[in-house]
Amino acid sequence: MKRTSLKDIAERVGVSTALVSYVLNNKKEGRISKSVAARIRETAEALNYRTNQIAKGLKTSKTMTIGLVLADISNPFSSAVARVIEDAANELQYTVLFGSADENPDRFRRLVDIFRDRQVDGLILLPPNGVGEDIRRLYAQRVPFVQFDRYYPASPGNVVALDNFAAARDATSLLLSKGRQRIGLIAFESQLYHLHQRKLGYQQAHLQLGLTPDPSLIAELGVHQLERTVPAAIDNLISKGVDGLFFVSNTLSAIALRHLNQLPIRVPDDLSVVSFDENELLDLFYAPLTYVSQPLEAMGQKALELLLACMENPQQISRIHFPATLVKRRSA
Amino acid sequence: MKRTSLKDIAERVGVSTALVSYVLNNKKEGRISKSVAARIRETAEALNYRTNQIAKGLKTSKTMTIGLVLADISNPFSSAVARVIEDAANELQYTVLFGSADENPDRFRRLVDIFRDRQVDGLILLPPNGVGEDIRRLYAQRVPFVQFDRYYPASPGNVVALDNFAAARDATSLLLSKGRQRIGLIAFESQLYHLHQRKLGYQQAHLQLGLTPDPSLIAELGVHQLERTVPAAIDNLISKGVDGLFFVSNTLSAIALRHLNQLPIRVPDDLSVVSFDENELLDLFYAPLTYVSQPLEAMGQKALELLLACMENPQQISRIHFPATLVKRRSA
DNA sequence: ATTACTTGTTTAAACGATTAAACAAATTGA
DNA sequence: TCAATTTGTTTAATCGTTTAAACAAGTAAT
Repeated sequence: MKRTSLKDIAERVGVSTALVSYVLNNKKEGRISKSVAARIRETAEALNYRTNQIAKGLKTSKTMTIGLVLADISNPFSSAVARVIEDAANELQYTVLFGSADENPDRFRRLVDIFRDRQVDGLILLPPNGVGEDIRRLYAQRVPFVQFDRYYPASPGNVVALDNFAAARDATSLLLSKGRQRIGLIAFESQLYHLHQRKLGYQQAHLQLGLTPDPSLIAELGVHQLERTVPAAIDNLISKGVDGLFFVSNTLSAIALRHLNQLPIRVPDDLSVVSFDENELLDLFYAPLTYVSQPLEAMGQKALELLLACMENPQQISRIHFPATLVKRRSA
Repeated sequence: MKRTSLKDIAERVGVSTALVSYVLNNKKEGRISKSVAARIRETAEALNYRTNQIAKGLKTSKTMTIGLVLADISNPFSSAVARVIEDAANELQYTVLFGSADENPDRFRRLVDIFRDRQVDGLILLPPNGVGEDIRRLYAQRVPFVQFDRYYPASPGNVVALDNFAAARDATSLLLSKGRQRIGLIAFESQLYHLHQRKLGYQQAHLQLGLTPDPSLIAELGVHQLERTVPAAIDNLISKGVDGLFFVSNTLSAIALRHLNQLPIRVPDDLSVVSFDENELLDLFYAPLTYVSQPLEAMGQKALELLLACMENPQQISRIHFPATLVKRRSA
């Protein structure tokens, strides 16, 4: 069954499509006769008219669609992001196209292209490693976009992210304040700026107490085979006598908890633990984990806000950093 | 910067847009002169041409987009579904529009309308309670769609789902085969067919051993305030002397595990436990949970396959039920 | 040499909307 | 009464593609 178009309504009522369009969009407010307007609205209702957004988009070059490129949808953090972005977008009558780059630069580029081919009005990006040049190009081409959670500081463009440095510093400080002396850091060898900031925060926490962080207590893992490398790193750090551990992501802590669960070592008595980001898992661990929490809803709304501003005026860009909250529970 | 259009290329090369379109779509294979075709391709490349899918979609009424309405994106099961659908769709050059109905029929209807306004080529739906009539209407209107995971058996249309009856029956049978006599069922009071099937499967497992399931061991909870009602239901069942528990969803078991974790009762010695669907949580519990696993990738691919078939020919519909796998671990 | 294909390309309508500009009729003002 | 204005509506171009049909020029066949 073909959908009804403006033309169908126009024919039925005996007017031009222009008039129908004006009525249905509440344009030319004062000038249209009440009676015709009413008849148009009635038949639109009767024929169950809904505007064809594709046609409208072609004419107006506004598709009311935004593209969301997630880093890796299998990470629960991604679905949390998806949810807040979708909510914020719907609020503003936008629909979200989405895809997951799976931390792969080629997939990232492909998704961005696909979304642009579909004329999205803007993009929200969680870019993987190695796409700094692409971000720069997007900016040069005046494509409205916002980097979310992670970003390339050397490339221009809007950013909504956590203050990762402060968050990591505070998390580490908490461990230090509990009298922990040798704090292991489980991090990624990734070049991503936000992850780097977390390492720096960890170091800063030591420095500001006049301590020198021991580099041998920092494990930097590749993204692959974490199931194997995380437990190994933990064992190694424990053999070096750590009394605290800080995980820079929920992926790491999820695997870590499974391992710690089987170890004779006791949390928090023998070992204090702090993690980044939420995860149901953290609750179930025998010592509910202390973690760094991100104000995601606020961040999502802000991202949409910046995106809309940037659609209006591509020059105007900002970088917003939100403060994290340290949720203190039993593990530290 | 305006994107380059067919017209730009046509002007540059000095031919009509029609010819450019033919070349770029590899139509009229034999008839176009090699040299012109080459020049067109070169300039397309040089000008970085990418086809405007909105315009193409308007003309061809194929947008190469499918709409995915999730039940509730905050459930990890939803993100797993999102992932497999996105993968299957990308494989076939489709892009996925998505939204979460949050188990709310109005939101569901709104999302379906929005997607249809955007002329999606088809829909994949995880419908909430109370939209059977809407499903029926979609079918009557020849909108291509596939119900995924959950469905309305009384409404016509494609279905890709688990064989929930058999899965629940087998899970319960496992508990019975371990000598458990009083098996509690933690379920939803939902009218959703797939959840109902799980209850029936639980009963069937008893019946086929000549046992009569005790109705007082079945807890049917409302979807809200599970954080409160699940622990209460567990306490109640334990007071009734259950020695086995079957949770019909991962949401239930996640909350349950947190509670069981604090109880003096030991799993599996005092209580055997089986859950539906995967969840990292299930691994971390001191007795890794035995659970019902769905072949999601295969299901996602099948869903896309049915959807495409149904776009070709809206009459042709099928209902496919996949068998579950019971992953046996320590909890039962 | 005329007809009949082939080959290579263009014309023009269409998809379903939007919107500036034109138009006709009714109303107002002087 | 006639010009000026207001009111209500239509015309027609446009967005960027696709595609059937028309066309012109060249080649082959009779």
